[in-house]
Amino acid sequence: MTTTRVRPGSAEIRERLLDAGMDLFHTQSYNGTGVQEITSAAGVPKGSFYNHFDSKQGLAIAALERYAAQSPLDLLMNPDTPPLAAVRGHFEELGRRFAVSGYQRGCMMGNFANEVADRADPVRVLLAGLFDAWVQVVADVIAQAQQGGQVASALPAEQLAGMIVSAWEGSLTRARACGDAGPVDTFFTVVFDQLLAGPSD
Amino acid sequence: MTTTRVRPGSAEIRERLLDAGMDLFHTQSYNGTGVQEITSAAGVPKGSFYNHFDSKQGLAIAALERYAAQSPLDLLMNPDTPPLAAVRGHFEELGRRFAVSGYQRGCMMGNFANEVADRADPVRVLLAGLFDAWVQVVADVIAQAQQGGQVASALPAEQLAGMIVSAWEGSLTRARACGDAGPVDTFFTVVFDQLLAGPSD
Amino acid sequence: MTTTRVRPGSAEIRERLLDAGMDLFHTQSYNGTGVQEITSAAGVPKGSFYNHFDSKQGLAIAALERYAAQSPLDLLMNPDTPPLAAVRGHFEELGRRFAVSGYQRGCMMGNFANEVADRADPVRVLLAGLFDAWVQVVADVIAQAQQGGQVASALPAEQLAGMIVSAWEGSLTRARACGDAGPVDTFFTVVFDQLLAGPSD
Amino acid sequence: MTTTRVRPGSAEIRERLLDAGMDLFHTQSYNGTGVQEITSAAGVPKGSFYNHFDSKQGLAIAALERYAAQSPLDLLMNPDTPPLAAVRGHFEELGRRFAVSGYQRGCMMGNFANEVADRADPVRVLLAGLFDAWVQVVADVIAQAQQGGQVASALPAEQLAGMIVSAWEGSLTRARACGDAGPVDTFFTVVFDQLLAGPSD
DNA sequence: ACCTCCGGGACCTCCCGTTGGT
DNA sequence: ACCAACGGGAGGTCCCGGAGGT
Repeated sequence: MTTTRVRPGSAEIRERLLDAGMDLFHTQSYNGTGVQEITSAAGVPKGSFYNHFDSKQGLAIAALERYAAQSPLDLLMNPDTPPLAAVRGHFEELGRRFAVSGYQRGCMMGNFANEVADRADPVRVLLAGLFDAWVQVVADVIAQAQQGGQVASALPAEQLAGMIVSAWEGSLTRARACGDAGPVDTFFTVVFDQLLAGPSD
Repeated sequence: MTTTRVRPGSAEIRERLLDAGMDLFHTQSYNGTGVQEITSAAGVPKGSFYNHFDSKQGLAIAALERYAAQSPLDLLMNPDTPPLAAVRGHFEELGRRFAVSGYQRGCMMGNFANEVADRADPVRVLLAGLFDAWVQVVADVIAQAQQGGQVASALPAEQLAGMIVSAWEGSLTRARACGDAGPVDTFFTVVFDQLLAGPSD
Repeated sequence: MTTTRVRPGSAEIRERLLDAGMDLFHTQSYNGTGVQEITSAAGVPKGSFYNHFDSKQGLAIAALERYAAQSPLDLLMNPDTPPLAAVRGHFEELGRRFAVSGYQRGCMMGNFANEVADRADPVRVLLAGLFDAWVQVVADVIAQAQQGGQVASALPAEQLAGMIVSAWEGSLTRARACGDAGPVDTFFTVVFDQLLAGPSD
Repeated sequence: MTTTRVRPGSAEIRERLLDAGMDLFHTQSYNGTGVQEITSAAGVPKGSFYNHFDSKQGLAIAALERYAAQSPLDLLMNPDTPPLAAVRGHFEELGRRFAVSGYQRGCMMGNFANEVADRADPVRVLLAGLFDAWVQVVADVIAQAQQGGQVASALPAEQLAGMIVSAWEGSLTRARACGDAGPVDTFFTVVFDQLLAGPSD
């Protein structure tokens, strides 16, 4: 039986570049990572980069889109999970992903947000949309929890969600700076023991 | 007789370089800013840079130290201000500083935290200390408020402070991405209406 | 039943490439124009280029041949036109073609002559022949005028023709540099009021 | 005694780059010559190029300026030479310079004029001025000859001068294409036996 | 015949840190 | 102390021609 493996080039090289780019942008930074570094991490000749992406920025956008697509939003929207458990599950899953690298990486979206100076940059536009969408999904689940009477706070769900997403971003930033899980642990404690605490707490 | 006017070089040039560096690292990013760009923004011959700083990283450390020194911690530690008002005043002053640029800048500490890959990097070490110190000061003031019975939450003050600082960082990141004050407004609402709400609320 | 419509590829694609190449080589330059630029101007997949031409140089040769073939030599050789009128008509028609672009283009032959360094280059060989042929045709018509007694000058027709063609090339070069028709106007005045002036002038 | 030779760098490297650039732009073309090629012809490290010129275009401008400055205009303006002899001397000197390379080079000004597409390009602006100035000087000398009664033609000196400069440009272009002196010889014959012929010819 | 993808090499430009004469 | 000049190396991008499956 012959293998069904496609021609080595084609989509596979693009994939390797995307993987390498995500890894490097994530660990280092956008401006701190060169195209050459990406191609050599991907084991791809440098000249091939532009067969697959328009530019380094094009790779950044693809990386960001994939990053967002890989976010465990399914845990958040699963109808079989109680709303608060869904929120906790979502962030715990995220937390696990960052823990494995010893908090050497921050959130890729946060990384990019802090590196792109030009307001009209396509990356910035994309980021704004990704953040909004994320907050919105979190807000929906929190609203369910509020309707179910599981959350004491009467603040609008959008605000609670916005605060939580911001705090998550900042926790990762701080965890990265100090190299330990402290800020992330604090995030969970404060969010679930106070912000989203139930009526009888 | 010697004139008392300082030699134009010496300390003044260093100062101009530091100002320019702070501005550019802040607005753009560390990796996205070149030494040349800094010297020419400072109106200083490019070759002079290394008379005043060991390296670009040396400037980064100096910029970060000054940034932290300029933080309105005095508003936080003023014994004449009630503790909750002090916390609010501190962050409102920070907020004003970012608002003037239309949220084109993030917190410089957050910027650096996301750009420095190497765990042993002196910048990273410095950052960890700066964040810890900040959280500690905020925690002290919150502890006072708790002792004064102005805060309902029984969570340790360190945790509340950590959450607040994280949330502040993340709010700026998100505000930068979307270009408006929304996330920062949310920060204030949630922090003061819920996290640090008084017993009768 | 087979459709009579030509396959979109084949000769038509070659034609589009040739058109685009002529336009770009003409307006920009040979070395300043990339194969990619040509294919994308032609609306043809980039990889298809080499199905139709051996190399960029191959296209250059084809473009030059077509350029020469499109020269209004018919105006020059028309037996129904008096010789001097034929010469004037020929250059006036050329002048019109350059005027429409505001003298943004030079003579393609001149362009190539100035860009090809290697003496043995096929393009150079082709150019020498094209220039010679052109001069020869002009010389023939001038010789007729001389035989008809319409030209006072006793200089050999080949020399007058060579001078005229040279002057034409140089006029276009200068018109391009200064962006107006001045040098071309001067060409007509001097050529027809002096070089090819009649006996009684 | 110690040599007065300056530090090897400084102006000397700039000079070597300028020489190499003039040679290569002249022989090949602007677009066909790379910065790398220039630095390696000059025996200068590649990274040093931008210490001496803002850009490749900056070198082009410097090269053009020097080229124009090296033109034997002194032969044209020498008050001790009869005007027609001065014109002849000027172009003969130019002719000698091109003959030594076997007409492998065209006039550098003509080269650039045919390669620069953008009308607002600083190179184009410079070229227009250089051509105008050259024509003007030639016209002045021809006017003197006309006043001295040495030229039969009553055409304005500016027109004769423009025609001559154009014809010179074109002659070099054609000489380059065919690799021999024919077009240049023709130039001299026609210009001095007819265009600038004396009254009794 | 077609054309997607390939890829070594070169494009122009700028990087950051250093050297060495003033 | 100053700073013009230095320079190896890399920045992101594009070059031209070819390989090879459809």
